Amino acid sequence: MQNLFITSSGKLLADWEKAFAAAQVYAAASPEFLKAASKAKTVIWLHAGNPKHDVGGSLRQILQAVPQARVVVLSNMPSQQHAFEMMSAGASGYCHAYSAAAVLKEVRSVVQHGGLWLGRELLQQLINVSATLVSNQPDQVADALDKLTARERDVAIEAAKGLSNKEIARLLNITERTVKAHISACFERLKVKDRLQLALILNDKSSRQIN
Amino acid sequence: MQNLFITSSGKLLADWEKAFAAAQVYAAASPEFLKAASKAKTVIWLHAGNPKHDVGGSLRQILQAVPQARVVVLSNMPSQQHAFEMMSAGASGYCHAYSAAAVLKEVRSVVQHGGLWLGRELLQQLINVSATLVSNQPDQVADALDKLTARERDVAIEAAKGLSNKEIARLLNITERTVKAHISACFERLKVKDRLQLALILNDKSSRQIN
DNA sequence: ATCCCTATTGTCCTTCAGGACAATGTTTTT
DNA sequence: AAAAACATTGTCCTGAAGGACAATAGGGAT
Repeated sequence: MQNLFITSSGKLLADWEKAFAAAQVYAAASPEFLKAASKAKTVIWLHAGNPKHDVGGSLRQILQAVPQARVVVLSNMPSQQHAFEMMSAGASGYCHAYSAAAVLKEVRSVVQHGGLWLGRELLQQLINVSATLVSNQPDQVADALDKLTARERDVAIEAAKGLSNKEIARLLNITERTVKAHISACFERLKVKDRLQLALILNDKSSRQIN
Repeated sequence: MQNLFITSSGKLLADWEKAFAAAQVYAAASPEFLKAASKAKTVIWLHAGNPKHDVGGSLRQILQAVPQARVVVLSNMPSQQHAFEMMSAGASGYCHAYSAAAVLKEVRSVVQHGGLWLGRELLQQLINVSATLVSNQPDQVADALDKLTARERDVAIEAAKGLSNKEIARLLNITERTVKAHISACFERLKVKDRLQLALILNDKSSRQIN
């Protein structure tokens, strides 16, 4: 059971070293590295630090040489799109390069047992976005609105346009407190956490993903 | 550090007991259970065995009483949609009720440290679905992003996904104050009044108008 | 060398969002 | 008739958003 790091600097970050004191470091996926990588129960940590570095290329090279390799991509600037590119390409994990040692140990534990790892925030984003996508309803907006009472619908539509609670109260001739009550009810019914997500759903934008 | 199970049968499955020998079992989210659940570092295992059982209701009840509770849903018949419902509703984990003891220990380890857990197959499905969502940005979005500096773009994209300033600060390794500065700059450049309108633009939803 | 832009950060402040707990009255459903 | 759902509203509270005023430092353009 060993940990191999690939980072262009050839040096381990403090938390990497703290997590895996006996880890080996390589500057590239050299033949020497690939030989070491082919040993059983090896976790490979692939540093995506330099934006010009073709991490995807390195990942493919590693997986071609060692198909069952467990590769965790460590990104200096994690993004949802990059995470999916890496995971789709066969990485077993994706997390922040500056993750604490305890987190890295957790990641190692999960992936060496065959699991997949995404950081909490990326996973939460994925869950938030996908929760509305899994439904097979053709018209998501209509379906969402159907879940609301008439008054909730009125309030939700105005909120989705960007109006404040005060503005909606004036428009609908009710108090701000009533607006808040309906808004909160909409959050519960549509399973969204705030008015921004509500707005995205009702403007039919949650189906398109930002990278 | 304790493990509490809620299962209508009142009995632990073999692997549950094997994983957590000292676990306590409850047939429902009784006041007695809620008192035990409020202790620090408790992991709650909520069995979704009986299809008629309102697991979502139990989950909400638990989280209402103990907001920081770590709840893992154990489903006899896991499904993608149910997984997202549960995770969106605030569960920290979702896995098969018949998972091996070693897996359950892994789950416990991840969630008690604040992480989220989805089983490998569900996660893989999620990754597969989401990877297809990555697409070329519509022109309007590209135009808007072109008006921003690189850092503003980074911040704007995360804000448009619904992240809070604090979350963006953690993600990009900058302070919340810096995030606010970039956000405000984005508002000025794109001539929007708040992050909701920013989100609509960057999710390409402002082109479709609610009437 | 100087200026401008960008990035980052601090302190302080007001307003708003969202939620908790509570309540009354009307309409619809059982 | 009774129960449930819906609509409305109040008081109180915390946390977040957004902005004002201020500052330093690095890099690129002039």
